[in-house]
Amino acid sequence: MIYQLHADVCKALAHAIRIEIIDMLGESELGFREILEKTGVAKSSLSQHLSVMVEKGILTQRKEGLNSYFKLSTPKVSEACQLMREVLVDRLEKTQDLLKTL
Amino acid sequence: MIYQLHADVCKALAHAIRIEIIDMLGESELGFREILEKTGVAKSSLSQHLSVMVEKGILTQRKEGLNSYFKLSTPKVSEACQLMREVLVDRLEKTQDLLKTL
DNA sequence: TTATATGTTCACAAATATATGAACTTATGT
DNA sequence: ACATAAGTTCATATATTTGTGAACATATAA
Repeated sequence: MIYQLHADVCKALAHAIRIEIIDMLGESELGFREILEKTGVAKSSLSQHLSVMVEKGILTQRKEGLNSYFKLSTPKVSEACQLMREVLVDRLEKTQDLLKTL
Repeated sequence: MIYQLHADVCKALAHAIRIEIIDMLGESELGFREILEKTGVAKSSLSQHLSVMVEKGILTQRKEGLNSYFKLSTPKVSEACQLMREVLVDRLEKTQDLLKTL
């Protein structure tokens, strides 16, 4: 079912660490080691997060010798993330405004 | 932390029924009853799904007498969903292409 | 060959999210 | 006041996701 597949893509974004990774990838490709250091999570945990995103088509993976490199599969991923961030900011601003009226 | 809040917005989209609801809302506002009939889920379940989306700023809710009406809080929600759908379609097309080469 | 470094996979415990039905609140009609 | 209809909330059973460390596979170096 299309809604389930669509939701699965959303799920692949729905974790703080994965959002952080998408943010740090931006335009560039990064190696596993570099992402590992920047995020500070356990390597097995990172490997699992990355593999979820690869499976769902968020990232593409390239292996070179012992090393793995990751990048966004398309700039649409960044764009979608940016829009969701704006939805968040709009909401935070609204509650901020509400507080001011008190 | 911003990544957690951002992820929470994504989580609010990360369910097949909620994607379906966002799709059916589009431009228009719909009543609880109408969404209930179109989705066919249990009313308590629907109420909970809707409230998650309202809490995270995806939807806005308007109450009128006994009835509740919902709409997207901003067109950005649709746009983000559309982008994620495109990420999905791109991936499906790629596996499709891969199959053709066999 | 042996050792080492890099990621991945696995098993499993803990944390979260989801579905369900009953109870509840509130507005409206009689 | 009483009954009814519309949603919401609650408790809880189930399912899914996540984090952890150990085991594993593989490429490179000594």
